Amino acid sequence: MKNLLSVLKIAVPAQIYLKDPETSDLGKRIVEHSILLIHEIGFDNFTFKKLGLKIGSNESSIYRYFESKHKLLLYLSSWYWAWLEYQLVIETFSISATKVKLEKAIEVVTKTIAIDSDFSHINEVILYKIIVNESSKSFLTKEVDIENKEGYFEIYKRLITRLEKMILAIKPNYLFALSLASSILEGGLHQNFLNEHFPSITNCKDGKTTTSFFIHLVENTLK
Amino acid sequence: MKNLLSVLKIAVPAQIYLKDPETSDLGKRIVEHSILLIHEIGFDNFTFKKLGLKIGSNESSIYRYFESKHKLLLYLSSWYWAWLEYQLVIETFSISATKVKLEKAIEVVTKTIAIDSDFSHINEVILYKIIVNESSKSFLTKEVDIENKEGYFEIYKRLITRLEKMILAIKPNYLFALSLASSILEGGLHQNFLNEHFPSITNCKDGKTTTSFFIHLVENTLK
DNA sequence: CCAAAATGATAGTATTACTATTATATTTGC
DNA sequence: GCAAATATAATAGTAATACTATCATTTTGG
Repeated sequence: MKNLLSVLKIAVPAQIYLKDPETSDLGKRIVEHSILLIHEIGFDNFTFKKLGLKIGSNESSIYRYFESKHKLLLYLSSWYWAWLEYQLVIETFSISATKVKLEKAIEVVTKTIAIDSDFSHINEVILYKIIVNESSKSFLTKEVDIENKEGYFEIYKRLITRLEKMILAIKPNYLFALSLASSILEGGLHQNFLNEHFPSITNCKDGKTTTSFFIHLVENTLK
Repeated sequence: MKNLLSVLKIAVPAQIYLKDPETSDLGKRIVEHSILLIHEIGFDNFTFKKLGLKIGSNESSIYRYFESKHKLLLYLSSWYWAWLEYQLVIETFSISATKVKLEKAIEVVTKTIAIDSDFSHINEVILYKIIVNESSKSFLTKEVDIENKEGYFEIYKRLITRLEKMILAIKPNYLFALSLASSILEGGLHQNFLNEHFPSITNCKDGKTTTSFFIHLVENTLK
């Protein structure tokens, strides 16, 4: 996996950025340290000025890569979904038994990311925490419909349709495959959010994982 | 229901406001029109200055009721959860069959609110839209743990434990009753959000309701 | 090595999210 | 019915935000 990613590049929709941050040292530092800084102070308190200070660069230079901090969040989200899609494909590709395949898929998309694959400047463990705590803000805006039309959420939607296909492979006449898929993905994030901030309203803790909750849920639903 | 609510008052944790908006005409207008304005321009673009303009009052007067617009969102969210809890209790109270009871509960918490009960200045149809589109922002903050300790989310958590009890009444040894309850509540909002903004990744549309998706899901899970 | 591209420095703007102060209404308690 | 208390309004002010614009300097690729 590590080897393969060293020749592949995570592709984020080009409309999201002004200049591809992967094409320069500064760009990579922007992305790398934005993840650390957002994790540290939260997206709402994060500014390009503070980031510039942190990386010894200038606010105006960061604006050459991203139009706004909102676009940067869209970038980080898309990057994560693309990375996750890659994990999903790799890990399930060779599995032919539909049930085992879906189980593996659920595991990939609902588990807490705890190991940084270390193939790039991006720390996936910290990025995952941002996804859990902040990513909803990328679509909870008044501009969501315009941005959706412009293709900013393509990877996310593709991920869900991949899950959908695996669900339908098990039960072709199930009427809610898309809803189940989106529930697994967002619900997985949400249970991990609850585990961190509202442990009194989740059971996904103390050895009982979010993954096992969803595997049980889906298995029974598709029976 | 209408009759009962005319003698009852929806109780929101007092820490959320500086002065109870229910105790004055201005307070009620603040709440009433904040709902309309947030719906109109979105929470991110909403300011007390704009609200003041809309209700012919002054920014500084609004600050006497709410410390910040974030607190106002917490107020609106709590109000909604309290209202929903009331609906839940009323509608399920007299049902003794555990399965029917839970089915009714799922219906109450996942259905799209389309009728304003009209017992107060609060328009529940519009408020529901705000809950779907904005309420996550009330807990997706760096201050969530502090605010949770201060009791700002009590009603929300109580709602979930009510659902949990109904789940356990059907299957006492089910290990994920809290997670299932929180998934129904948040998942219900999310499916309705998708229906509005990302219809390509949900099946909860065209006559197939969010409620029927969750009833089927839960029934199979607890079988 | 020169031109073009990238980055940095500085300044400026409208808006936001408030706080503080003072003035004016309105209510109420005696 | 009037003074005192309370509520509301008006105005001003502040630090920070989320940018844009301009110009200077550095880096780099042919």
